[in-house]
Amino acid sequence: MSEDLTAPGGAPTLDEVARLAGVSRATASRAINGGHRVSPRALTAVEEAVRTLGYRPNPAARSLVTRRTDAVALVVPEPDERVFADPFFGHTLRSVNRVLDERDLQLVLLLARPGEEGRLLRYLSRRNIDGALVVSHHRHDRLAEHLSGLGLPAVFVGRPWAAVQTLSWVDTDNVAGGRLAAQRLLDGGRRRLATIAGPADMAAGADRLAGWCEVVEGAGLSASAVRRGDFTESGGLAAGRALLAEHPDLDGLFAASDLMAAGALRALAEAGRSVPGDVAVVGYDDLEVAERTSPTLTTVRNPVGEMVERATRLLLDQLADVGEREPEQVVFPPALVSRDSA
Amino acid sequence: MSEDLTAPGGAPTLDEVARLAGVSRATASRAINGGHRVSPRALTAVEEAVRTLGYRPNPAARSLVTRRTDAVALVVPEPDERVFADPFFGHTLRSVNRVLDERDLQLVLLLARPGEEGRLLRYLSRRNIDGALVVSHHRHDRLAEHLSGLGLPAVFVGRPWAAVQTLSWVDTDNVAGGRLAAQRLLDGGRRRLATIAGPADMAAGADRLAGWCEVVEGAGLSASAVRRGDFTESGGLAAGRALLAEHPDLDGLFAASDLMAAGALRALAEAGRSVPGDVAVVGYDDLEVAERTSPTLTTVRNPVGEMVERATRLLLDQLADVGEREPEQVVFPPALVSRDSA
DNA sequence: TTGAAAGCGATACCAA
DNA sequence: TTGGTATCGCTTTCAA
Repeated sequence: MSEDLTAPGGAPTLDEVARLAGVSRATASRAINGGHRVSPRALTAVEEAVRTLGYRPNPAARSLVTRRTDAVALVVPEPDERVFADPFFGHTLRSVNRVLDERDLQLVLLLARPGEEGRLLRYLSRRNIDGALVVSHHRHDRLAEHLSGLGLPAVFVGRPWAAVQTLSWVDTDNVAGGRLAAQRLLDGGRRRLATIAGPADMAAGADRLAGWCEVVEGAGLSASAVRRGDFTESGGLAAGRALLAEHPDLDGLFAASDLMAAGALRALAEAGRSVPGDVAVVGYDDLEVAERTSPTLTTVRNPVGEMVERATRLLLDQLADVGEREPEQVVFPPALVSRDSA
Repeated sequence: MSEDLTAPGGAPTLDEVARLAGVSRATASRAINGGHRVSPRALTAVEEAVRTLGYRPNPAARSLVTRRTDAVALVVPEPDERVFADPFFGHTLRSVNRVLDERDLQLVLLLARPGEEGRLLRYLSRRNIDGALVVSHHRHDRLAEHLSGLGLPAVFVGRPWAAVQTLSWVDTDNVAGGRLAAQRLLDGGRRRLATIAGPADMAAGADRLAGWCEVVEGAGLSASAVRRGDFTESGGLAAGRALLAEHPDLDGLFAASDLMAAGALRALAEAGRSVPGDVAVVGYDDLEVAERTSPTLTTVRNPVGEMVERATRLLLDQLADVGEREPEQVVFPPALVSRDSA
């Protein structure tokens, strides 16, 4: 009776590969993981066996001994409509995925409903993943503190509020971006300025506003015309209406996201204001929407794709030499993109 | 010397829990997994030990023996801008997540670039996940065939092209939806009808068009004014322009998605047509965008949230009694939502 | 370069 | 109800 090399039921195991290749399990394992310290002869035999059997290592078994999972989490602390409707999120997803694909890592999506961070942290601490990428971080979610406490490799996209030195993060210089927007309006001769700022509990919201105020006040003008938006179009619409009601004479408007700027454009249109004739408008992000508004948006470019890709690579670096690595912070410069609205 | 109950380095293991609780590993395991066949006394002791140690089972070890991973994949065969920009996707993500959260399952996002389905299938076949949810399925991606071959529990959102009987899926009756749209325009007295259809290689695109043609031709009118769009706003804009050029006298337009309808509205505005005065417009989906266009969109409701939630529960049912379950197909009825555009 | 053997941390069978 | 033990499939010393 000839030995049956294929398991009756399940997927082929390393053992079967080894038997078919005529080597030991240890050698087969080495051959599969890089092929170091394996004779060419054995290597080919194993590769051949892997191919004919259609062998794939069992990830659980591997992970049990290596203590790696080859999975990375994308943590989104606030999974409401806003996040998914925002093109920012789509870009993020694509960029993360592009990098992970290169190394055959899997992307686990972790959405934490507000107030349920505990669940998220428990999950993270179980070490079900090798590392985490955090986006859309809010001031009070304590994620930064907890992650740095956990010792789990993590990279933030967008500067975290706390533990700024001990964490790795990637961001753009949002303060400089706010300055650029203000300067553009000033250069265009606008003097009655207003802004639709982002959420106060997000670094991007606070920083863009800070840069804006700095330049506006530096020019001897008032920076008191401020409304908060939530980065959505409808938020921008509402804020735009409110600002127009309070400051009917405004001639320059900065919205801290293109989506909000699009909403503001609608508010201006409703009110019969021409853009950029009556009011010049500057947005932020430079995502597709900026080219689709009418008029098209002059905006501050936020290099989302590059940022996220860089953040992901930073995370992979940390995973590669775990523990050894100092936290890194990378700041991308913003740039003004001129179109028709200002 | 007292015995050290906590491991020096890593996370606590079941062994330590058992020792602390004064029971065997087997009993501790039972206590943790449902607590059946465990005395109340032992149960409390184990629970107590788990708490003080902060014990979390090692998922890899567990998965090695149970042969479950407690993870399900969301498979998106086409991860380009379109998918992420589409609010449909955001709804899907949220709905899936809501259901998975209930059972502590994790969501693994699998994006297959066109032409790289092989990689995806290899991954799926490695059984790194317990089941798959497939959205945005295209005619030629062979996903349906392969999945049903793999024997991996899977549920499609949107009718698959092949293996319709042997797979589980959830869909709306898109043919009926197309009929509803056509009927609405006819009822409004429109006679020169055109449609912006969805991609021909997606079931939703084909079915909505089929229903449309059925009613339009049934009324003795021509259904030859058709342009294909890719479900995006810019696609709708282009298609709208083309249709207006070819059929300057059209008075009724059906777009197979709200996003395309929004694009078409822009094309109509450009051309100086009033809506619904000159041209009545009906969209499809009834996502937020339908309420944000001007005029607001009369549209066919596509219950994405319910569909996806149902699909996810179907998948969980399959996972619960694996193998035993017959494939199920669920079809939700569409409904016309009246607003201002038609 | 190779292979024997010792785990990794859980679950599940079976006898007690 | 309990605990001993085999087992899951792989990686990784350690000798040879």
